[in-house]
Amino acid sequence: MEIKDVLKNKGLKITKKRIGILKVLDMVEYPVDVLEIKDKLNDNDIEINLSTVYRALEDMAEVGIVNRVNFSSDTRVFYELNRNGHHHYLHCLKCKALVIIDGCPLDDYQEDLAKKTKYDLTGHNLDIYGYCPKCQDKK
Amino acid sequence: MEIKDVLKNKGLKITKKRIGILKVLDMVEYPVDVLEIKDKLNDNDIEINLSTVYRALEDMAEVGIVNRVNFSSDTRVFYELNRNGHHHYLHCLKCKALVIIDGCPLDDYQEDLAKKTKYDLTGHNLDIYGYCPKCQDKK
DNA sequence: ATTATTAATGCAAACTATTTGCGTTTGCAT
DNA sequence: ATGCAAACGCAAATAGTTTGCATTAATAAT
Repeated sequence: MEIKDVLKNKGLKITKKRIGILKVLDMVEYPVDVLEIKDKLNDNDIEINLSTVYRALEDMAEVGIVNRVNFSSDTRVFYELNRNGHHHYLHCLKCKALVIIDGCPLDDYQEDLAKKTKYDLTGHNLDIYGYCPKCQDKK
Repeated sequence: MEIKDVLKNKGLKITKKRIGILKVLDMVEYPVDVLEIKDKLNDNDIEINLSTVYRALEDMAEVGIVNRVNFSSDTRVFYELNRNGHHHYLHCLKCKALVIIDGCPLDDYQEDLAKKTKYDLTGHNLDIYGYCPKCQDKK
């Protein structure tokens, strides 16, 4: 089973809760917030405490199994599985619909910037927002 | 006095507190968080309640006098004066130093994306992070 | 397989940033 | 000068997240 290997390779213990969290993230294709993960696990009869979800995600983010995702219009932290291939999202300010933008427009730019500024740039966060076709009228 | 005109033009009442907030934002060249604004006003003998700062900034952001700025590594909301010319920041994860990046690498990109996706894109939030030259060793 | 060690978890409480309701004050049009 | 709506202060509420500590479970060593 490969989910277990991912954890083991990173030196994290294999627990039902962590496997559950990773399965949730694997099933949905969009970034999920902490409470939603807990609820989805509860729905599948896996009891888990909120702080456990927080801690597990933080630990797994630290070793690169999952990614934190921020949206400027939302104070919550979201997580997604770190599938290879970095990308960003487009989100609708009204209905919250998300669209994955494939390919990152900033890869080369960030490299140039690192050279120019002498910064060691480790990443960036981009989120583009507006109104989806359906919500454009009813603003 | 032009600060007053800015408020008046947007239909907001001219108050000492709002003028004070705008002066603080005008003096510093980087985005400031709400508590820091309150403290800076207090230092200048302007007593102001935190919730007033929150409300004033929200109101002024709504009419475009100031901009909200988010950094993915910080849960607080920051504000900056809306000087014309949109830009982004580079920030150091260790010492929190900020560098303004002039020119936005996404202007054309966002427009293309809007056409492709039929979204009405109203803006984006970009923040690039890493370690400044001084902090690179002592990670 | 059993045991010892250490990480993971649950629970309650703390914390940080922000928002809200409401009574009072102030700016500004008349 | 007066009246009305907007702005403000204060206290309490809320949302999201973090922490301390006792208990439980996973893994390594025996």
